[in-house]
Amino acid sequence: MKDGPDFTQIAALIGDPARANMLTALMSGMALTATELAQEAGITAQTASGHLSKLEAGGLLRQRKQGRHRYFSLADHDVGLVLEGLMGLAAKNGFLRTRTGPKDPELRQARVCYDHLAGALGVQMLDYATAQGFLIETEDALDITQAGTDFYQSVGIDFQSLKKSKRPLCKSCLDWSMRRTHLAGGLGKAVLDTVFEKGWATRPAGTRIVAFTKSGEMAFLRTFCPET
Amino acid sequence: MKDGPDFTQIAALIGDPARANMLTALMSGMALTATELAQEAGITAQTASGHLSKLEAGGLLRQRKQGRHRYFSLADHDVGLVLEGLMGLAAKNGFLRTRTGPKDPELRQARVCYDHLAGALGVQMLDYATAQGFLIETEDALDITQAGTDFYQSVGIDFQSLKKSKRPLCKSCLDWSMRRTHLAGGLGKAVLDTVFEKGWATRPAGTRIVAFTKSGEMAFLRTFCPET
DNA sequence: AGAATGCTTCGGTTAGGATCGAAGTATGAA
DNA sequence: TTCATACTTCGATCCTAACCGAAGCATTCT
Repeated sequence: MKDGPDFTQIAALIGDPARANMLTALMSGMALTATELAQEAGITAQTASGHLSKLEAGGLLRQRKQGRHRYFSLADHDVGLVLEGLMGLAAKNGFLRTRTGPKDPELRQARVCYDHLAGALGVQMLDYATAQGFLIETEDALDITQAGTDFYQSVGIDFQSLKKSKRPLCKSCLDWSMRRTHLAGGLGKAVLDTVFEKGWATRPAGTRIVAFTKSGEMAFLRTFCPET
Repeated sequence: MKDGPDFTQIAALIGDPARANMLTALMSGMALTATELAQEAGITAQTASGHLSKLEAGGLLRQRKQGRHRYFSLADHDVGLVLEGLMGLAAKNGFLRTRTGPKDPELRQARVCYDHLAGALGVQMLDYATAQGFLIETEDALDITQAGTDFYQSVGIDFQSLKKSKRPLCKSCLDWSMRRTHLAGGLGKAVLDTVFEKGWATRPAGTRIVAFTKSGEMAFLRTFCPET
């Protein structure tokens, strides 16, 4: 390993296109598997494996084994902040910033994040749940209380099948556009499934938008954030 | 040029040891010549020249021609902030942070920055001067007013010889430890010269400390910040 | 003017590391 | 068990970019 100021090595990690693509993908806050990240970066799994080891050794990523998958996510919020800072510098110097297309507002409002609901509605739901004491957010975990279990069961979530899966029930997921967390994990997926089953929203092909109908959004809020 | 997220290129610029050494040297806020930066990075002038072009093209550095010298400094405060962020990440992950020796407090109080006074006393002096309307700080320049000229002449600064030099009379210099600016340029040098001539301070060999005596510090403040 | 200094451009060398193919381990599914 | 999937390790290739020597401008000093 070359010597030099310590932060150089961090910057060098970010400075490789393949690794930067991975980090960008993870900025959404969702945990991704090694294979997914490889696709995201346009490289083979072997190469990705090497990159991911380096990123983890450099303290930029956290890894969680889950069955035969390895889920990666940004190590902490500070990593995201530094990446944002770099993006800010890049934006200043004539590099085109991520252009805000016309569908951006919809993406901000509600979108699919892996398999759960992100965007303003997702954040609002988690805010409500923590305020009510249904969920408790700690440093790097999200736990459900008895009251929470009762509540979600009462609105039709099937905890029996959720518990069979080895997937964590609750996980918090950092929402980049809002810099806030929303609900992920098995419960997060179950909620999004409900949204589609009830016909509250549709999913336009080719996008990550969750297009709520007017009445669907009302029903969603009445169900998952009743006292708001 | 490789493609990839725009910020990748910025990170790659920082991720080279030689360039990182240059940036580290510039974190002190002082403008350095290409040759000085080459020495700082331990490379030849030719190589340094190439690096500096890239850093400037990437928007990380600003360049100012001055006679046959080329002075480089960080492009703006945001660059410094991003570098600090990277250093913070590095520090978290077991990399040793810049050790704070016992002489650190003295360095913070008053030190030589190239040829002028930096540290708390330097910052305080510029604060006073701008508050009194002696100096006017703009985006990337520092101008002296008539009142300022009168004031500094009244305390014994010789403007005749200063004007003969082609060196800019006033320059603001970013102070890293304080994230504030202090006075550089010909006037800044003249002030520091005065400090040593009057015997207000000595300069311990091998360090950048400006060691004021108790009475010297009083005299300095009485002279350059009389109403504080 | 000539000499010296500061910096840049050009050309050729070299080393680091990103990449992939092939083969090896681990976990889950049938 | 056998097969499939997810990921890692090993080995070899190849390409980028850092680097320096030499030579060429530009500025300043004498």
